[in-house]
This record gives sequence, structure tokens and C-alpha cells, in this order.
Amino acid sequence: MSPTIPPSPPDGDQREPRLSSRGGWEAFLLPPRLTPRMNDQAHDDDLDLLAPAKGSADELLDANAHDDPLDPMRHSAAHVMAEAVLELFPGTKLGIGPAIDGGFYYDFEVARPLTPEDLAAIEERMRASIAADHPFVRKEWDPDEGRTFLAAKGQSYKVEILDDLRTAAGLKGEKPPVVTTYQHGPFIDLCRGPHVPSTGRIGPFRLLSVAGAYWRGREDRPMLQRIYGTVWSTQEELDTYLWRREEARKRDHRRLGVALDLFSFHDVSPGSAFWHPKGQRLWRTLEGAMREVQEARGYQEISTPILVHRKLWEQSGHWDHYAENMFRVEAEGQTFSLKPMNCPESTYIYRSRVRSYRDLPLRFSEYGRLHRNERSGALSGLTRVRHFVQDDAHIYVRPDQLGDEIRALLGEVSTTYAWFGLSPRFAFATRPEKALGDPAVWERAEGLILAALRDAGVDFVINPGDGTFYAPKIDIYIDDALGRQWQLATIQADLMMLPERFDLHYVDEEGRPQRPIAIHRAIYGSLERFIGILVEHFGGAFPFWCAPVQAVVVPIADRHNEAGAELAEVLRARGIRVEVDDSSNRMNYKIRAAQEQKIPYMLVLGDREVAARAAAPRTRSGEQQEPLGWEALADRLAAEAAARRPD
RNA sequence: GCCGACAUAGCUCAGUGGUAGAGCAGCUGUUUCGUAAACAGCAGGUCCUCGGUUCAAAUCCGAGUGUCGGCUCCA
Repeated sequence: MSPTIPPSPPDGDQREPRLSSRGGWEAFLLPPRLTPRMNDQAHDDDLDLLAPAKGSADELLDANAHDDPLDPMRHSAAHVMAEAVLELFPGTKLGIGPAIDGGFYYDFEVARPLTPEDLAAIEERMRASIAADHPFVRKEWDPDEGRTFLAAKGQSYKVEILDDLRTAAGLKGEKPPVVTTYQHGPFIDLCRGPHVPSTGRIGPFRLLSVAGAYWRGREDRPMLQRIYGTVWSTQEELDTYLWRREEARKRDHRRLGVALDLFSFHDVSPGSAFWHPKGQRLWRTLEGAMREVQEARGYQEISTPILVHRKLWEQSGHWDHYAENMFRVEAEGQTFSLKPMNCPESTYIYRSRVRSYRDLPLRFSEYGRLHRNERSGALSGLTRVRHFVQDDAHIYVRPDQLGDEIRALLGEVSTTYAWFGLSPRFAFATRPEKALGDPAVWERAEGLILAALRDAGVDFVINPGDGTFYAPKIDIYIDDALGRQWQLATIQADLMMLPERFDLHYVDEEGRPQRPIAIHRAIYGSLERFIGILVEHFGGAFPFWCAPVQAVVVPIADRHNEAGAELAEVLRARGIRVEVDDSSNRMNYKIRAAQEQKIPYMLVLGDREVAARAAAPRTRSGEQQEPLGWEALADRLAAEAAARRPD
């Protein structure tokens, strides 16, 4: 990271900064985000998008949820904020104001839209309330009285919440619930608590942003104004939190993508990246490494059309379930669509000849360009795009081969993630209530997947009922250097979607047609999204093996430029991605420039080195190494690249 | 899609109705330098687009486009 960052952040948080193996400062772990954002997109989810919108991540992540001891204080801060907003904007209706990781929010219906400028005034009122040290007073209400009270105050959303609580209790045959309010100073709110004893216990805070949020997250309900804030028990913790936010901002892939000249976005194609030469080099390196694994495992790469007639999508079910996400193209009175997934087309290749039981498993990989019409408001850098490429594959197996194949795929995951130092976490999602096909087939497939997971010796969570309607699946998550969770890989054992809808079969030993199982798998997921995650995980300092520029030759003076070019040729001949900085700048400047580009090695060439046909390597962590002969250097770098170590 | 904010040089950003600015990057020249910024000069603009108000618009108003923060971590 840039040296302008303070070498150590304020104390007060148990998560200390650590010097990474690459020598740069790792950002602190952000408070773990325990539930995925609604917008988190699993490009790799394949046919899952035909399934109901509820993602699988919730349960996996909920399993790790915990109650933060700061929650009562955070929730109390939300009340104090609501007090301030009510004072400044009389007539405001309150939505909900929960504690969240690292802070709190409150949703309001205000007469005029709130702007970031309002936050300072709200903060000021909050400080006054905290200074007044109002006690929080709990009061129990008879539900009817409580309802009357809230209705009289015009708090219709609170009334709705109360009514829902009563309805829920009624459905369960329970008595109407006791309703509680909490009051501090002039402010009283329907609330189940708990709170801190008084407002003076609320620690240092900061209001962060204002945003729109639908009431109860439903688009058919009113849009409320949400204010996010953060609050901690000490100033040091608050400073640390804000420092971390700033760190995260600095390694935002959208920012680094420009700074490192990897990619850009333009309004002529929203949601689709333009890949610059360095970004494309990174891409090809990642893709090449994956292809190597696939070739070793007997995959066969295919390529299918991007523009496909609607009748295919009618057959696959996309036209009914996914149409609004597909880009339509009209030509000569016919309707086509840009493909949002590769899978249906791979069946055409499967069916292009009669398949024998001896042909299976058939592993078709495809790096197809996919387009999905994401809503404009959902687009975000490389993580939420309209055009992307997956390291996709469809593997057709006999039922008796499923277990071995899954086991092998888990091996692919650990091989691949080790290149980046990422630790995969696994979640096994089983048959949902509404599922296609024979429950006995499901059970058998689930048993095989479970056995494969156990054989692989990995820890995993089971999410009962969380599979797609056509497939039990394994979803694979990673935590990045900022402590954020991402779903990357998915392995789905499709028992009926492709096999049934496209009427796939193979001929068994007795000459009878049988249904294969189709495994959908993607390990990076979408290359776009994976690269975005890598940029942020490494803060742009990519592992040597995949760095777009692996080394820069730094001639000390112009008279060393010629030798520099020769050295570069020697290294290029060995496949090293190397550049020569033959500008007229001073060496210090060249080194600084290379540091800022996070280039793993700077190879310094002065009189001594040129005389010895050597170069003095300097790593981006600042380590100066002994000069090394050109050939020895080339050997070493080539070996390092081949090793694909995550540093 | 919806709510809000933002859009000025390649990048980061100043500029509140009256001559379009800085730093970095770029180019040219001088410097030939030993591990994170040599010096000087030059060049660089559809102030996102379209329309409106005004004697006058980067600035005010409207529409469009794009980007950013969000859109149940549930009283």
C-alpha cells in the first residue's frame, strides 16, 4: 500500500494490522459482514437464477452470526438519531432502526428528502441528547392501548409492525404479545430493546450516509430515507473503523482498475468492462491456469453461439422464468437473445451423436460471453455487470460416477484457490420443498455428494432445502483480505433440468437409453467478478505468477538502457512479463513508479551489473537482493511463476 | 427499476452568474543520477448531453445519460 498511510492505525481494536508476506500493509479486517447484500451476485449460479430469489448464502452465514455486545448501544444510538430527526423534521414517520454490524440505521419517512448536508445538523442534536444523559425507560403496554398510542402519534409504520406481531401470535394460537416502548428524554419508540441505561452511555459515533430504502424491502411499498451511522465504545475504535473504511476505499477495484490500467467502463456500454492490455494479460493468465487444470482432467473446450433463437430459451424454460434479464435482438422478423448462460447450448453438442456409457464423463468447458440485463441501479464495477465470462463447464456423468466426479471437482477448487491463498468454505444445499423429479433420485444424489464432501475432508455446512429446484449443490465461499465473504464457485448436480428438458441420454451396457446427470461447475465464477475480488484482496499487488507486469528493468542511467533491453529479451524468452523503464528519470523515480504499479520485481542495472551481465532485484516489499546473473535470474523467475504461489 | 448525491484536463480535485484553474501524468530541453518524486518550459477543456432562464451560465431551472451510496442485519 502507499506509504502515506499511517504505519499503524489507532489502537483499540483486537484486529491488528499485519505485515503481509508481500510486505504491504494489509487493511484491517472489516467487521465481518454476516449476511450477504441483496445485491451480491453469484454469476456462477447458472440455472439457479430460475429458482426463487432467496439465496443460499443466508443460512450458511447465519450459522456464523453472533450477538455483538455493542448491539444495545448501537440500537440506542439509532433511537437518539430518530429523536434528532423528529426534532428537526416534525411529522416524520419512523420505520425501523436496528443495530447492524459496526453501527446502526434508521428508516424515516420525511417530508423532504434528506441530504448529506442534513447529517451534520442531526449529529449535533444527537450530541446534545447524549450530553443530557437521558435514561432509557422501558414501559409495557396492553396491545390495544399501545396501538392507540402509536396511531395517535401518527406512526403508521409502527402500527403496522404491531399489527403484524399480533397476527403472527394469533396464527400460532398464542396470546397477544406484550408490547414495549422505550423512552429517553422526549422520544418514545415502539421497541423490544434492550438498550443501554442512558444516552450518556453511547460512545463516539459518526453518521455515514443517507440512502433510499423500501419499507420492508418491498418495491411495492413506500421508499423511506435511511441514515446509516457507526458507533463504538471508544474514540480509538471509531477512528480505526473509519480508517478501515478509507483503506477499503483505496483498494476498491474500480479505483485500482484505473490506477493500474487494467480496465475501464464507459457509458456506451454500461455494465461491461473494457479490458486494457494489462487487464487482459491478467485475465489470460487466470484463464490459462484454469485451462491447464481442465486439460489435465480431460475437459474438452467448446464454444457456442452468443446470439440464439428464442425457441431454445423456450425449451430451456428461460423464456418463462428469466426473460426480463435477457437482451432480445430482432432480426428478419425472428426473435433472438444474447445468451445469459451456456448450459442449454452445450446439450446440442452432447446430442450431436449417440453417447455410450463408455463416453462418460464428458466434460465440456466453455468460456462463453454471457449477457444478463441487470437493472441499471444494480450495476457496480466488476462485481455486478451485464457482460461476463465464466470458467464454466458442464460435465455429463452416469449416476454411478457422480461421487467420484464431485470429489475431483472439490480437488480442483482447492488446487485453484491455493494459487491465491484463498481458503474455500463449503455449503451443501439439499432438496427444497418444491423440487423437480423423483425424491429417491434426489436422496441418492445427495448421499453421493455428502460422501464426496466427507471424503475430501473439508468442513462444510449443510443448508437443508436450499438446493435449486433441479439440483442439490455445493456453494463455495471465500473471505477476502478485508473480511468480506464472497461466493465464487458452485457445483450443481443437475438431475433433471438439462437431462429432462433436452432429453439427453446415453446407451448403457445393455443397449438401453439412460439419463445422464449434468454437473454445472464454475470455480472462479465470473472472471470479471473474480478479478474484481482479487484486485481488492491483494490491493492490486497480485501474486507474482499472475501479475500483469512481473518485473520492470530499471537502468540507472541512459548508458544502461541497451543492456536493459537485452535483459528484458532474456526474460521474455522465458515467458516473464517484463518491461524496461528507459525514461530519463532518476532511478528513485523509476522505483517509485514501479512501486505504485505494485510490480513484484524491480531489476536494477548499473555499471557493476552491466559489467557482470547481472541485475540487482528489488522486491515491491522493499527488499534489496544480491545481484544475480541474467540466466540465473530467468531460471529463478520462471520457476517462481510456475509454482503459482500466492505471493 | 426506485430514493438521494455526483459528473470540470488522461488521473485527483478547486472554481456560487462576468477572461476555465492546481497538483500529478504527458511532451520538449537540461540533468545521467545506486533503491519510493531532479530542474525548467510547453501543451492539454463539447466544464456529461440536449433544452430553458438571463445582457451574460461550468455556476440557476428542466429532461436525458452515466457513476456512486443504498433498497428488511427486521418493533
